[in-house]
Amino acid sequence: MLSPEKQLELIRQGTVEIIEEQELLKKLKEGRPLRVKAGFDPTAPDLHLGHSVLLQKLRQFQMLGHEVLFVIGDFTATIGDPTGRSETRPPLSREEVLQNARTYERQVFKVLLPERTQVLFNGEWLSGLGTEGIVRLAGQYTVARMLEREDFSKRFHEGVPIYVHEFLYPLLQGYDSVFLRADVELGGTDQRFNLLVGRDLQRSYGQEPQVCITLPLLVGLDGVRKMSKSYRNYVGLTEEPEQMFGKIMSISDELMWDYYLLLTDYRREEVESFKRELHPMEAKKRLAQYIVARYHSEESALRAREFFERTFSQREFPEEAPVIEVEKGYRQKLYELLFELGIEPSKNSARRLVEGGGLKINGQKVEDPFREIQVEQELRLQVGKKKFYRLVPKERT
RNA sequence: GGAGGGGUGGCCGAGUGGACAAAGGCAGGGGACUGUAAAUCCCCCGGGCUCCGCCCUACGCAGGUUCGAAUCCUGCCCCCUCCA
Repeated sequence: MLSPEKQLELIRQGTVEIIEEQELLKKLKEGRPLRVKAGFDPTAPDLHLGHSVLLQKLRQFQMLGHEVLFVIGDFTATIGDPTGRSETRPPLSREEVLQNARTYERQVFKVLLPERTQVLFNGEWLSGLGTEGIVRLAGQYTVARMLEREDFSKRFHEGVPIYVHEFLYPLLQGYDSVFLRADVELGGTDQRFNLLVGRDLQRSYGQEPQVCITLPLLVGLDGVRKMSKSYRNYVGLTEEPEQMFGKIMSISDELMWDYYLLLTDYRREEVESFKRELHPMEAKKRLAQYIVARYHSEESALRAREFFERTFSQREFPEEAPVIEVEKGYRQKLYELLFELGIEPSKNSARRLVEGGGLKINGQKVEDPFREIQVEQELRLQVGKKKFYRLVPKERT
């Protein structure tokens, strides 16, 4: 095990804030595996690179010999964290939560070490709390302190309603820390308040307060908003290598450096040198390859890169394009064909696509949607910039 | 309990009797440019019809008034604000 000072140095990298660093050092000096907690809402079943920032930090703790408590907020999800989003989320059903949780587990272990991870559902202890328990819990915190939370105070002053149950969310999440006797809790910067409530509650329950560590939020592919499924600006951890690679290549050069810092283990100085010495495109390819390798394998990362270079840099038709079999001699107007084969969602959109010049057949742009096409031999379709299909005729039997 | 404001396309948001499949913005798709970058520019963006035109479905829900309604009336549902 590394020395506590050395560990602290590593942990500090890439964090926004550690509350309190001295306490963390003290805990590290005890020389035991620390209980590091992080909570996940089981609302969105797909984990993406945004979540991975947190997962990586957790993994780092594991590598340093500590234990991760991965808390799935099945109970708290039924309340819905009021953070940020102004809308109240619809409560999830029991089955949805469990199913999401299962997909979580699958994805999480692409990063975390299973032998040092406990996956826990907070419904296990929270649902047994009872009215009495909740009242007692609520008695540990004051309204004034709740209003310290930016989101609450803002709404309070603007006259936007705050529902009483919203106060319960931070309390219950904080109670998780009490119940689990967490030493450290990690979360995005948007979780700061909730983490701190956990810290305070532990104190009122006579425990040593947890250290709270906040991590930066990853900006999504659009370069503006935080990465989130609902903004459709995310890269899912389970996406195909080629797709992952392509998505990362589409981010802006500027954003690329943030990704380097948040998603790779390169150190700041190394990233700075890439910035100076590498062509931005090369740097981006390296980043994409690195990330794909992490969630798939070195080989598939390399293949994804080669695919990208062939298809987009040299504009070759990818051999591995999906094959669509049609009966030999199949004859149809172009826009009908695109619709019938499920390539476009409606005939109108197929027509627009072709009229807009978005279709190539065997490398040739075809702009007349009414043109009839007969499939006698393989046709190679390029739809838009990124979609490729091979139409393969099948002999009638 | 009282007073008032509102529900419009994936989202935000105009529109208060015909010119409305509904301004504008965002998101999305396509094209040009390129490093499939980003930025920028152009086009498209409910569905269907060979489509410079026509048809269907749409402005919370259900009816009604009108030649004609997102717009007016009635009822219902939902949301919000303020006062008490």
